[in-house]
Amino acid sequence: MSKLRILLADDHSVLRAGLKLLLNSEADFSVVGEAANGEEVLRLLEHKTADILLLDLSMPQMGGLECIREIKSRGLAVKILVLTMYADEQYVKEAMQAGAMGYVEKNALDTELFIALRTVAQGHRYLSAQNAQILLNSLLTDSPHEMNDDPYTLLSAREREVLKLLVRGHSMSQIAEILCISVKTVDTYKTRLMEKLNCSRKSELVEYALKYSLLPSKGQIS
Amino acid sequence: MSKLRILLADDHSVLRAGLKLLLNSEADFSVVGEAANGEEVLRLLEHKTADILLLDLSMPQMGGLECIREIKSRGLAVKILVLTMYADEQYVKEAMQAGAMGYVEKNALDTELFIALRTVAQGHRYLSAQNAQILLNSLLTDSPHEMNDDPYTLLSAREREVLKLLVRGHSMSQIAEILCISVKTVDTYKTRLMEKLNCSRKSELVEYALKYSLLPSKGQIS
DNA sequence: AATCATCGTAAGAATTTATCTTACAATGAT
DNA sequence: ATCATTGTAAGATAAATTCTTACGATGATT
Repeated sequence: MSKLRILLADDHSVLRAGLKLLLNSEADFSVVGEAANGEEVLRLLEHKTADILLLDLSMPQMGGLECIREIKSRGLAVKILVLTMYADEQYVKEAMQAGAMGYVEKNALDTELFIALRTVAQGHRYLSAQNAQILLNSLLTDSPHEMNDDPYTLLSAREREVLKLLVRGHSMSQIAEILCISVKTVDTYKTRLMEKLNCSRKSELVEYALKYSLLPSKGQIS
Repeated sequence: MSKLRILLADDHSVLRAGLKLLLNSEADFSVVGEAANGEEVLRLLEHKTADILLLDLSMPQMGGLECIREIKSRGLAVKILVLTMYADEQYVKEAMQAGAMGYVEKNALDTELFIALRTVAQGHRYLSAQNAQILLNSLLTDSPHEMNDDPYTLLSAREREVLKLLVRGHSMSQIAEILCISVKTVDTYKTRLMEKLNCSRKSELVEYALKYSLLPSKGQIS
C-alpha cells in the first residue's frame, strides 16, 4: 500500500515544519509539498499530484475558502481537509459547502487529525462530533432558500450602521446625533436589530458583532 | 552540555504536537511540557522547571500577556520567548515590557525559531529585524510619561473586570448581578474607570478596550 | 506611628435613557 | 397590485445611569 501524499497549506511556517515532521512520522503519511497561501497551492497542484490537501482557512493572498472553490472549479481530484483555528458555524458550513471533505480544528489532538486524514483519504467525510452538530444545526436552521444569517445579508445598511455604533458603546442619543436622525428612529433600528438577531440583551449584540468582526481590531479604530 | 528544557504553550494541540517533534529533533532541545493556556503554564511551572517557555499570546482562559505578568510577579526564572501570529506593534511592545525575552512570528522559518530559542536561552533578547524596528519605533514615539497608561498597571483588578463587562455591552445592573455586588458599587467602578482613563463617554471606554485587546477576538469569547 | 492614597463596597436623589407601541410613506419584490 | 422591508418618528412608561457622598481596610510614605 502506498503512502498518502499530503500537501500542507498554512501561512505559519513553523506550524508547517512541525506538522510535516508529525505526519511523516506516521507510516502511511508522506508530506509531498507545502504552501503558504492559496495561490501557492494552485501552483503546486499544477505539477504535483497529492491525495489530500490539508488546508488552513486564514491565509494571505488567497484564503482557504477561495482556494477550495478554485480547486473545485478546476475539477482537481485532490481531497481537501480543512485544518483551522475556528470552530465557527459559518466557516464549517461554507468550507463543507465549497467542497471540503473534512474539518478539523487546530486544538484537536494529533490522533484526531490522523483519523481525519485517513477517513478523508478513503473518500469519506470527516467532521468532529461537535462540528457535525454545528453543521447539522446550521443546515436545518437555515431556510432552504439560502438564508444566510450573516450581518451583510440579513441586516439593512442602516441597521448595520446602528449596530456598529451600538456595540462601540454609543448611546442611542449619541447615535441619533451622529446619524442626524431622531432617537426614536435609532430605537426602531435597535428593536429590529434585536428581532433579526434574536437578541434580548445588548451584550448579545456585542457578541454577535464580535463574531462577525464588526468591531475593528487593533490599528483600525475607524 | 545538557539540553535546553522547553515548555510549549499554545492552544492548538496540533501545532504543539508538531512543534514538539520539530524541537526534539534538534540535538540541543528537549520539550519537557505542554500547556494549552496560561493557567496550565502556571500549574506546570509549579512542579517542573524549564529553561524556556515558548508562548503563544492568544489563548483562552489566560492569555499570553497575562501569563507573562503572572510569571514575573511570581519571580519564576523561566525565560519567555513569544511565538505568535501577530507582528503587531502593541503586542511586541507589551510582551517585551511585560518581561518576554524574545518575539518570533509563526510564519518565521523554523531556523529562525531555533536561533531565537538559543539566543534567549543564553540570556539575550531576540527580536527579528522587523520586530526590533517596530519596538524601537514604538518606544521612541510614545512619550515617556504615558508609558504606563495600559490597563494592567493603571486599573485595579476589579476595575478591569468591570471594564471588560462594560465594553462587552453589559448594563451596570447586569454587571452587578454577575459580580454579585450592588449596582451602586459598579457605578463607583465605572466612575473611577472614567476618571482614570480620562473618558466621558462609554464609547471612549470601548475604544480604549479595543486598543488594549480587552475584547476577545474570534474563538475566545471567554 | 501617623498620614495619605487607593480599593472594594454602597445608598439616595435627580436625571437621562431605553423600551414598548404604534404609525406612515417609499421601495422592491411577487 | 399587494405585501414585506426600510427609513423615518412620537408619546408614555419603565428602567438605568449619574452625581454625590461615605466608610473601613490595606499599603505606602513620612
